[in-house]
Amino acid sequence: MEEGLSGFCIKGSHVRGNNGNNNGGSGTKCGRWNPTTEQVKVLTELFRSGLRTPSTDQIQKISTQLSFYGKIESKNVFYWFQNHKARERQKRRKVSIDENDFISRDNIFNNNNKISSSKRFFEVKEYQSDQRVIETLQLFPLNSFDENEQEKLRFHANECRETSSFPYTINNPEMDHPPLDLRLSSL
Amino acid sequence: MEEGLSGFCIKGSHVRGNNGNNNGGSGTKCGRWNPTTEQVKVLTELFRSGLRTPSTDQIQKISTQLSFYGKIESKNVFYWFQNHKARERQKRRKVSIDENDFISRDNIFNNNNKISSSKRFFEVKEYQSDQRVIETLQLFPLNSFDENEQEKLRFHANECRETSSFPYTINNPEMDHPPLDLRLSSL
DNA sequence: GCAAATTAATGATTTATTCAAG
DNA sequence: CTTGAATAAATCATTAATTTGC
Repeated sequence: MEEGLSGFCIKGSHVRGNNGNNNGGSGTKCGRWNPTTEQVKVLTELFRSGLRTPSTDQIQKISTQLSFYGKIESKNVFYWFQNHKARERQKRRKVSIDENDFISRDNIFNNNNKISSSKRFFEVKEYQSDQRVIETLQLFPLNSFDENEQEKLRFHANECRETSSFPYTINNPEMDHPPLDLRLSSL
Repeated sequence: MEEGLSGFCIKGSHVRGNNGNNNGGSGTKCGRWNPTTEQVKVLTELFRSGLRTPSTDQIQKISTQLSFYGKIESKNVFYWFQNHKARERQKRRKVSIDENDFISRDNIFNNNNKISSSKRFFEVKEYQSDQRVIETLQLFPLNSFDENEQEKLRFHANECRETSSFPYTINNPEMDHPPLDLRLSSL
């Protein structure tokens, strides 16, 4: 998919002139943006101040100002924030060994008692609210459910399947679904 | 706080149903549903497949099948979808509108901080040569172009040439410290 | 000390989502 | 149902660090 790269900068010419901290030495390698320490410093500061996804205008301004420290383009600013944001998140996930993603996703369970009208069928029997238990994280490999699990799932899905005729009952606005044949592997 | 090492289910009493499959193994938190990774995976997959508001029947089937992976009730499935749907939407909104907390602090923006950058300006992809079309997108959705396009925000445009319209050695020995004001409030 | 070789960072692209408008 | 907007995740690719043999 490199078609669009037609007019592309010829590689080579690694001038590495970028010692110290400025890049504008006029060496000008066209390879890719190489931020100066000042630029990085400012960008980092902005990020720390809360900026995450700067608007076009902001990018423009930032770029313009940072250009004082050396060559830079708006796209560089855009990419910098994208990457930085993503990598910070990634880093943080790493630290927590993650797997907490789904946990946090359901923390709000208590707050949502607004299911008032949605009482549907399952009477909320003693629903011990709160009692947030931050269990230590899983200890098994993160990707433990690649195929094995899917196999397993299929296996049991089959078992359960016959008991279900799955009548599309009312209240089914978006029933463009397979009969809940939870076998993802068959999708 | 948790750690009632001596099995402590506050209310419920059901012992962690999380059978051997996983989920912390010793979870035993009876407080609330703690989905196993397999459960989350399946639910997410269903969601991704388009399911948003499962019907009662669907919920039951899902619940039944997922119970293989651990304790789960229909209400959990119901809530999961409700929450997941809401949070996805919320996330989308958040990001779209801004996602940055700085707005709340300083909304000294010129005009719009909502545009969130429409086309993000550089999407420039030019296919040179014969049949290829030069798909140059707009560079700036908004007016403003005081300075000529020194930057122009062309994507791959920056030829390898010395694009440094900025030698850095600006004739201004005194200007060691450019008057940059990159505080968010000034963007 | 110095480059070639190797590794770690991180800039730049591509891909896959989600929601919502048409 | 289809398509557009707008990312975030995943990935690719190049540059800077560093290691290593002389």
